[in-house]
Amino acid sequence: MAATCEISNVFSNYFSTMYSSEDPTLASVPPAAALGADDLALALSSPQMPLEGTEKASWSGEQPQLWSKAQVLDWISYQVEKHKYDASTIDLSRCDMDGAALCRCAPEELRLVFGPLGDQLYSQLWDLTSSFPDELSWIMELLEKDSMTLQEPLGDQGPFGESHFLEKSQHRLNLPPPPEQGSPFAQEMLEDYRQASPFYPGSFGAGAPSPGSSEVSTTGTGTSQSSHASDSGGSDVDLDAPDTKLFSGDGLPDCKKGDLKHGKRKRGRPRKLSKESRECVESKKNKHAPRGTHLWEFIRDILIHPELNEGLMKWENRQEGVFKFLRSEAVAQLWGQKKKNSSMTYEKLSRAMRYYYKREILERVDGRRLVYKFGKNSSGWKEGEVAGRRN
DNA sequence: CACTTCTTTCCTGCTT
DNA sequence: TAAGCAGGAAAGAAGT
Repeated sequence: MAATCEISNVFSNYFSTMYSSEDPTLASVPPAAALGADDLALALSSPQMPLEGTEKASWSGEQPQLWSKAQVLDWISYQVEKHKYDASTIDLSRCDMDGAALCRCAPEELRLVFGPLGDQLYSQLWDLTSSFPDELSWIMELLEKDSMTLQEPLGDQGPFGESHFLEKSQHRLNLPPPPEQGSPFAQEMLEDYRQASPFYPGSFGAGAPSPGSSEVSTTGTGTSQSSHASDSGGSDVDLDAPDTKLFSGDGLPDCKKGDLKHGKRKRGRPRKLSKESRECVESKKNKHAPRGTHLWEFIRDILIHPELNEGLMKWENRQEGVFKFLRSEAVAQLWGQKKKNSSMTYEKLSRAMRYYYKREILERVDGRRLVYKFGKNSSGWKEGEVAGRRN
């Protein structure tokens, strides 16, 4: 049970932070043009000061790991200017890297390229990466690495005591943290999570759905928790509450189960929000939020961390990729949280799973309830592959 | 903007 | 009888 709560919290945290609001103004920043190596010197010699005034840098608001070369350059330029560093001492030929490459740099490497500025860069980079939630796999990997600390009693702080969470963030560069304290962004993430997660202690009252119970809210109940789980895409968590509340009156044009004036409801997915509402919401969000993991990847990621998913799913035959849902509704709820859909149920999730048969991502396992098998078009679940992914 | 992909939602009928 | 499965149909959301 404890382990089950933990995994739920882990996922909740991930899901909540993954979609945590980002500064919408960032989206308006024009993408940095692709720069060639020849442009490096120019860029460094005439750096912009992106954080002045209302202007935002091309790199701000994006995960450092996802920065393009140009964004990396922008960021370096900014740091050079900020620290009044003599750019002429920088080995420009070694600045030609994207965010992922930058993040892989050890402090020594940065020092080698940027001299004394390297430490500053490393520190700043760490702060930036700490502020962004990443993919499930990342969290899961970290959790696995830190499984010893995860197995500690939850205590009063919950599964992610703040310091613990921040410690995990520090691993993102596979490097030790800089001497300073944790990122303030991470603190915000934690706050978001606290307010948002139904699994976070205290977030919900006595009626909070326990991941250990099957008392999960579904479409039909219509009496979901504190937030109005208004629609298929309604915000189960409260991250978007200020937005959705704006439209709680008449902004939800479509019907749900209870809205059957003439007997049967129309087929298909109900409309989420009116166009106006959606535009209003989108104006507050990133225009192109990443699509994120697919359902089968989500399932796979739970499965490949057996020590963490205890109670949710289990392998029936790891070699053949056969697995079973142990607490189907809890998994569905987690999936729903990831998709910000409080009305997700196992029934719906399983429909999506069945579509994978056609694409051979899953294979049928006849005669066994809640049992599925990975197909030839799935990947990343075999022991060899998992080991590879972790190295 | 049309198209595609990946779901999401609902449904009917069947099986366990 | 309930829960789960199978798969059609239609639609939403986001990417191309």
